[in-house]
Amino acid sequence: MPERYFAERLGDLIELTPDERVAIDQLTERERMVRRGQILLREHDPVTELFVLKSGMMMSYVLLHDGSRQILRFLFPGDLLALSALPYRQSPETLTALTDCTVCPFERAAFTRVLGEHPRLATAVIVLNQIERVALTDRLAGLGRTSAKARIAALLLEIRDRLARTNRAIGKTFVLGLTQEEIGDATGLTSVHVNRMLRELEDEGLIARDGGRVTLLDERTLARAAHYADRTTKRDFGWLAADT
Amino acid sequence: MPERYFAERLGDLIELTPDERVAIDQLTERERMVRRGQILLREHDPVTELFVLKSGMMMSYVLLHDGSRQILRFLFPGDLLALSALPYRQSPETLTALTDCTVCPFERAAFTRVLGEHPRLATAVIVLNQIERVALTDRLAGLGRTSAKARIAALLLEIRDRLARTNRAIGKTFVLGLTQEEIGDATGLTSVHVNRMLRELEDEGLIARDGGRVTLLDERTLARAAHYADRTTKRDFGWLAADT
DNA sequence: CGCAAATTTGAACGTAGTCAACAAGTGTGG
DNA sequence: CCACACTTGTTGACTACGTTCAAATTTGCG
Repeated sequence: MPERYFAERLGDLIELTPDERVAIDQLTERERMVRRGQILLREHDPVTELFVLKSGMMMSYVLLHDGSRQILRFLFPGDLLALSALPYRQSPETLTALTDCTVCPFERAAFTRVLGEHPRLATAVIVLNQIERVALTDRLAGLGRTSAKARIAALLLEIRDRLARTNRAIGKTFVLGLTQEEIGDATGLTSVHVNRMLRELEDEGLIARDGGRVTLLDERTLARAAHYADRTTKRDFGWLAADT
Repeated sequence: MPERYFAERLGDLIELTPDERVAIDQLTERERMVRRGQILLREHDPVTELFVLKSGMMMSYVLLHDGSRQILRFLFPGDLLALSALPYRQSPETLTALTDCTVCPFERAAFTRVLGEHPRLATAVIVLNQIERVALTDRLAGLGRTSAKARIAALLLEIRDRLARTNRAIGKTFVLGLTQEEIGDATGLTSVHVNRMLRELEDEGLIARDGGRVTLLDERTLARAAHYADRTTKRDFGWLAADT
């Protein structure tokens, strides 16, 4: 029951009024299952629906002309899906389920109507967008300026941190839920090289692996290797709430 | 006078009412010069002010621990600056002027107040965020999955297109206004390799260079080499306005 | 004009990619 | 319940794209 989805995410930013709470609940009242491996939305498909991810893990990616894939983002409960479809006729990216998922679909017009009626929610969505934007620029800097090993270390830390946000049981050990090819498509590497780097991280005693389970043995060193910039502890929404 | 700044950018999305127009004008009534090379906002500095870029060209970048730099974005008239500072105590990125610039500074609380009073503007800002987000993910895919030459071709096309949006005089020839080191910091390459790739593009007859001026001789081939995904022609805001 | 910054080129090096073969899982149908 | 097919993971040998280091040349500016 403590799946932290959209309302809870917004609730991190501002204290929701009962009215706002109701509006969000109505918006997200419908539910839909998406099976592992299933595509929720395909690149270039027309979109008029948005979603909130309620449970499970998804990813978004684009395909380049030569068939190679770049994974843009991993998605976790509470994330808004397909927002980037707002300004475009066609989706710029594909959304796929990495595990069985539940999503809450709603019309984009319903979304903008709720934002129009509840301006504080609109501001909160803008703030959430910015958090996501910074996550994207951190990855951009990683791809542009760090080594293969650093990118993989960063990915391990990022996934663990995001899993831990919805599942307090997760500590140093977790199930990645990604193939090495997917890790490569996220980090701009080949699966072969991902394999070598994972092995090196293991040989150096920074991680342990067992099937799909990963254990972070030395987070300090791992974070340094990843050039990991911790953003979560430097957030500040107090000034937003004070605005009420 | 036809500097297309913030109000005009929003005006692309929705027909602004006189009220909305006044609110934006009041928000951006102050002006400030930023000289070429000057830093408007430094990474880790506390921020309470946002800006609209009114004239000139700026860039945002982050520095990694080893001193290397990743340029995240080039900024043109009408762009909102320092928005990413909304959720954080400290700026996650540095803003620098590439040419002499004018910016309109305002308090972030004033910004959220205007959005609260004019919900349609808030929605428009969300839509602008998404356009920027897609631009970022396109660059992410470029860094992760394309060759050095492709990234440079993409950068040339992108800068030209953005310059052309505020300056109708710009066609195939334009002043890049970037050093080769800056091109490298934007594309994740070294300045040495940037130089070689520019030379190759020139030898292949795709571009011509003369001092800081670049001419695109074969845009078709260049766009193909860049894996360039044209987003501008596929935008669709009609449904937004219809909502009024 | 003179100096510092930016560009250009060459040679050697190294990180990551490619190709290939094999092993280990994983799921499916007979 | 096992056999077979298919996906995923692992390792080695070779290749290549982009980096590093260095030095010469050009450009721009005070």
